[in-house]
This record gives sequence, C-alpha cells and structure tokens, in this order.
Amino acid sequence: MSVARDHPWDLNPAEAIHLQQEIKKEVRIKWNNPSVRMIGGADVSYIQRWNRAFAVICLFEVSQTDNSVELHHLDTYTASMKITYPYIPGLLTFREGPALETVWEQIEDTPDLLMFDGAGIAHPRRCGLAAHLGWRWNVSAIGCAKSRLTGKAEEVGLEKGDHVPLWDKKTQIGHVVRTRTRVKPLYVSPGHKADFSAAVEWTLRTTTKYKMPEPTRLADKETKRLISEFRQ
DNA sequence: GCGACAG
DNA sequence: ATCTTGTCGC
Repeated sequence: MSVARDHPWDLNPAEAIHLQQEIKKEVRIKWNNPSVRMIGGADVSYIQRWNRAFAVICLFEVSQTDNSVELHHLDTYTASMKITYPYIPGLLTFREGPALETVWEQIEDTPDLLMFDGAGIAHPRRCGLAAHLGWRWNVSAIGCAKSRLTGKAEEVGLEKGDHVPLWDKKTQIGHVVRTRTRVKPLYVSPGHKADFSAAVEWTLRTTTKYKMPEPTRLADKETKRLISEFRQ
C-alpha cells in the first residue's frame, strides 16, 4: 500500500509534538465503511540490546454472522529494522512508525480497518499511533491499548462488553472496554476514519477467548516468533 | 514543584 | 516494550 501523507520521521521531540498538533487537525473520526471485508492487526516487538524492532501486520478476511464475526487469517507481512528513536510517552509513533510503514508498503489490498496496539485519539494531542498512521496511510484505524496513556473514566463493569467513556476534561477521547469478564480492560479509541462506536464494536467483535482482539493478538505473537527465529 | 506516562 | 526464575493451573 502507498503512503498518502509523507513527513520526516527524524524529528526532535519539540518538532514531533508540533507535527502532531498539525496532524490532529486532519484526523477524521467519522466511520464510513458500510461493509468490513478485511481487517489488519499491527504490532511491534523489540530486541532491546540490539536496538532492533520486529513489526508485523496480520490480515484477516471477515465473514459476518449475526452480531459476531468470523476471522480467517489470510497473510502475515513483516519487517525488521534498527530502532533509533527512544520511547517517549506521547511520541510512540516516531519509534514504531518507520518499521510499521515498511510492512504497510508490502501489502497489496486495502484493509477496511486496521487495529493497533496503542492509542488512537486517546492521546495528549489526539494523535496516538492509530490516529497518526491511519492519517498517513489514509485508512480506517483504531487503537486498542493495554494501559492508559491519558484520560479519566468511571469504573467499568466486570462483564465482557461493559464499557465506559474515557474523558479528557469535558471531551470524550475513547472508551475503557472490558473485553473479557473480570480481566483488565482495554483503552479503545478511534484512530482515523472511525468513530467511537466502530472502535468499541469492532474491538468486541474481534475479541474471542483473550483480552486482546485477535488481529493484534496474532500480530503480537508473530513478532515474538520472528524474534525467536532471529535469536537462534 | 511533583506525579503520570501507549509501547 | 524487554529482561528473567519460578510457580500455579488447565
């Protein structure tokens, strides 16, 4: 797939923050996908001592059955590269973006939705990983983070499917979503070309027996497999 | 000034 | 996120 909007990745933190503030103005949280036929899950793992990242996007075909869906794994695309950018809270995209984009460029068919392990607009400048890369690649994207970057929420119910809004001051930025009963909830937010409902619904629809949705869960598993192959 | 802080 | 030994449970 092609990159719709380009910009340099090697920005210092002040420049990166300024760019996020510009991108934020162009991120659209409107869902306009009548049918979802293909979903991608994206994730990155590292070998710390080699400063090396392993990025994966797993593609799934979606078959609708009533309220739930079935996912059929189609393809796994991968990339590995040296990491130069440090982890700075709020600037994760500048660390993981280049590796993920190398994977994205190998994909031939446009997914209807991309799911990321990280924040969408639930970010101090509304420009988390899923918002930034969704905008750059001009694709619908949502963020499913395992922990909170920013925002406040009421306690969420214990049952699978329970969810409460996540707020920054008086502005909603996402939801806290219980994807498995009595298991730590996810922090779900729209990235780009997706709204709050689509983010929550597709997160729940694609979650089966683990807390993470299958697309990002498989992508994570594949990054770990790449690392174990690389090590030996 | 002091915590909080996706991965 | 990674590193890292053991432990508990299906």
